[in-house]
Amino acid sequence: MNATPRWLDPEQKVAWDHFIRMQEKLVGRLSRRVQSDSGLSAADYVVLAALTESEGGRVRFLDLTKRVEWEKSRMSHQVGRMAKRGLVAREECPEDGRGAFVVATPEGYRAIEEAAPLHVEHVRRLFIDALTPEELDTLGRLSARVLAHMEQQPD
Amino acid sequence: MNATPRWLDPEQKVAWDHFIRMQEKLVGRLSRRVQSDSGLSAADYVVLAALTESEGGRVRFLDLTKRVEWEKSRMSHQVGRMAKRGLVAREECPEDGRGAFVVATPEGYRAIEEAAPLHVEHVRRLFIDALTPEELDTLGRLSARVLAHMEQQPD
DNA sequence: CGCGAGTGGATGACGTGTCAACAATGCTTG
DNA sequence: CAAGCATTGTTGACACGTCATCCACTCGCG
Repeated sequence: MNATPRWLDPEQKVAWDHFIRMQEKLVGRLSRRVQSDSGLSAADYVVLAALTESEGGRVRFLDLTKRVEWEKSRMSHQVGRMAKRGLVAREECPEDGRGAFVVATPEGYRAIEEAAPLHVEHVRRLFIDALTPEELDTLGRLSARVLAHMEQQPD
Repeated sequence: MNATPRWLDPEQKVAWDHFIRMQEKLVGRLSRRVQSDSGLSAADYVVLAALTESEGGRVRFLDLTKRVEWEKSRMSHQVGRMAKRGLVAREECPEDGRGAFVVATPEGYRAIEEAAPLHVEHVRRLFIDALTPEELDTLGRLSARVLAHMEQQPD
């Protein structure tokens, strides 16, 4: 169909494998942890964190999706489920008839205030503590580089 | 409930944020890409890759789960879905009445042989090309370090 | 031999993510 | 003011992952 593919050379493949496996295991463990510690899913945690970091725990729906870089449909489903459990509520927006606010309820605040310290502990234990401060800094900087690269790449 | 939490200091938080956002965006883009390029999900891809790298495209079920580090239930569901689409087949195991083999069908081979070069291209384009070879090597090495650290950590 | 423990794997329920389509409102222009 | 077009958000269908549970089979031991 097209030119012969350029496979990764061995060093590249090793680096890619390590990165992918690390990332998967880390994220997997963290989300199972936050779930069993607090009953919040990783998604719940992200949404509540974004809400409670904002004035009044109240954010316009689309702003929320941008803040966490989610698609609106994903957010809509998530907010729906969280509303059903009483963690957040939807409110109408006076100045735009289509619009909506999402608000963290007292339940929501309670839940994330309980979950956050545990979450930080696990991040520390599984990730931060694995590296020296310089290594951590390096990893952060390389991540930022990849991020920037992706942003100016189609797709 | 317990001692005051030790939050991440600013450098740590920045590094963590960059890493998490990068990883999420990268994995998200890659899996949407492989999906739209080839009709295979990321999960399909992983399973087919593991199968077709093995003698005869045939692997014992539990071996397969170990090779890709998945839980058996996840694999069972995945194999079920893939079997329904004709990408793999289940075969009984003569020497263990409980056992099962998973086999890549010709369809399965066709699918991954079509998908693989495109997948590699995207990995290259989004990730490898963002870094110099030394940086890539560093990132790989740091990932391996975190991985090793997690493995000797509870949970 | 028979019985209980462990192993290999499947299943159902449920929360999650994506895609495509839709509804409702706002905006802009003739 | 009316006709479109863009924006804001929801919905339904479906694939995916996890947890708990279950079943069939094997193996070891009395």
